[in-house]
Amino acid sequence: MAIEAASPRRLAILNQKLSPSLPLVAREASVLFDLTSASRAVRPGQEIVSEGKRCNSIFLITDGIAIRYRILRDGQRHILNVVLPGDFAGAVSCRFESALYSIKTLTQATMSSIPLANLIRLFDSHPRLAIKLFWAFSCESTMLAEHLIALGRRSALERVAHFLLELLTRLQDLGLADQHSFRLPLTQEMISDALGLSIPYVNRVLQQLRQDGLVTIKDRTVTVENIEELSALADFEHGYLRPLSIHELLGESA
Amino acid sequence: MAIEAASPRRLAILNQKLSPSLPLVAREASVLFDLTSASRAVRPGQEIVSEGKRCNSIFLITDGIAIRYRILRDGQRHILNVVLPGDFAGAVSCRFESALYSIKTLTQATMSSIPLANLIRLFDSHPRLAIKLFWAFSCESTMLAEHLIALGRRSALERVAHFLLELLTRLQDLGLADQHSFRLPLTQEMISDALGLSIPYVNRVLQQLRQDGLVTIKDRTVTVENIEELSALADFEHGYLRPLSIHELLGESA
DNA sequence: CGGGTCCTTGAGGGCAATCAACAAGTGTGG
DNA sequence: CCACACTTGTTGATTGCCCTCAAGGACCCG
Repeated sequence: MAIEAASPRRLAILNQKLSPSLPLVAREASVLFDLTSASRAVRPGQEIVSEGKRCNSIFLITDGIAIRYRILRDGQRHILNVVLPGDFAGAVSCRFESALYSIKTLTQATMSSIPLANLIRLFDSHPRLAIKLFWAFSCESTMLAEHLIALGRRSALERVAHFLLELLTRLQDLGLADQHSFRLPLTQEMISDALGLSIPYVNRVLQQLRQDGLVTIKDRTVTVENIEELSALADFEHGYLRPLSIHELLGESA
Repeated sequence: MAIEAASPRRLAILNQKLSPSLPLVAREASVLFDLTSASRAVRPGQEIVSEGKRCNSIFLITDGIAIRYRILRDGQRHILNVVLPGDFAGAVSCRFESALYSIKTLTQATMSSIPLANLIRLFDSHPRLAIKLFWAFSCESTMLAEHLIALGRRSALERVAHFLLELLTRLQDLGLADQHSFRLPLTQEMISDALGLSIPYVNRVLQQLRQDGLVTIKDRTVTVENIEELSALADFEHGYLRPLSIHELLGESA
């Protein structure tokens, strides 16, 4: 299968992801695609990276949704984050003897793998592009930190509200959600595994959010009826999802 | 104050930090130091980065301990991580309009600031060094992820055990702890703020760990009496703190 | 000695887990 | 077409982990 060097679809996703901070030059995008082996389609529910196995590549997801998680010794699952189109998955896993976490698709997905060696070579050949990737990774770190604060210091109600608002905002930034709603195969079990809650309690929290006219989930579609009020409830600020562009960053010193 | 380009102390710390994955060539180290403004001493309890304020530099801590945290609207504090010598602090904060988190020293500390513009320039001038920094940052991301799992799915007892073991291991890797103990101004309030627990409960958990002959904290010194048993209790694997070296990573493909 | 920080202890309560069913929807094969 | 298994959602009763509130003790330092 030939590499579709810079198909409109894939370029669009990448730019939507990176552009808030750093618009890709067209040539850079094609360089990035040259790094990848051919993209492949993946069925829903398939494991891309498996905890405990060696992993030599990172994966660029251009379409579809995945989760990154760990199964604990007692069988419990903890979901670290939701992987959306434009995200690089497995960057951390490939640094270790064996992958620390597993990654699994939730939907039909398209992804290309970037061998680690190619990624490293990129730093030599295209340093400006490397900066952009560097920044994209650090954004994931911020989301983990916010997630951490939610689990450490917020109630179940606040956590669920925060989680849904973060998903809504991220999907909106990708052009994959409209003003108030998004469509995802989001089970209550997933929410509970991401937020450290039990399934029955997530169910009750969602009922309360529905009763209060804040959120409804129906047919795999999450609708945030009242973003203002829900954000206030969750203490949600979308700032952490919107880093400055490189020009703004250097504006004062360059 | 002149820049002490590559004093033995600072070079040693940096190498100890980066070397597990990527030993610094001597010239690279001096390049890194050239990026920094003069190092300065900081008193205990001083805020290096303040949430809500603009931040144009990242900080390399060469001596001393700090914490990165957020104060929530209700006054609660959540500690995201403990910053040890060799860590780069504030890398995430400087990407945003205003810093998302605060960083404060716990002890007397020495740190140099690296203006963001210099860091970015580094990608052009010394790509190999940029890779090493990139890797160092991704390691922090892993620690956040493990922290997240602990808060999401583990009991108070397991969390405290895990937290102390992580600190012990990190300090050992820096040569700042001996086989079973380390010295830190670690209050029970800090532990509670890092793990999402209340102070009284942390107190009770520590008592139980002491009664079980696993951990004692006395005079700011934490002693892990039985590492094996404590690790089993916490389900602690130090693997996530020990990434592969670049040679091991490329061994199969280069 | 007074004030501050930190540690400790007790009583009581609430948030969320656990356990156990059952309902509802979905896909499969007989 | 229906029986069946399976997943997902829902509800109730009970339990418990951990919080909150409150007070007191230990220690350090000005």
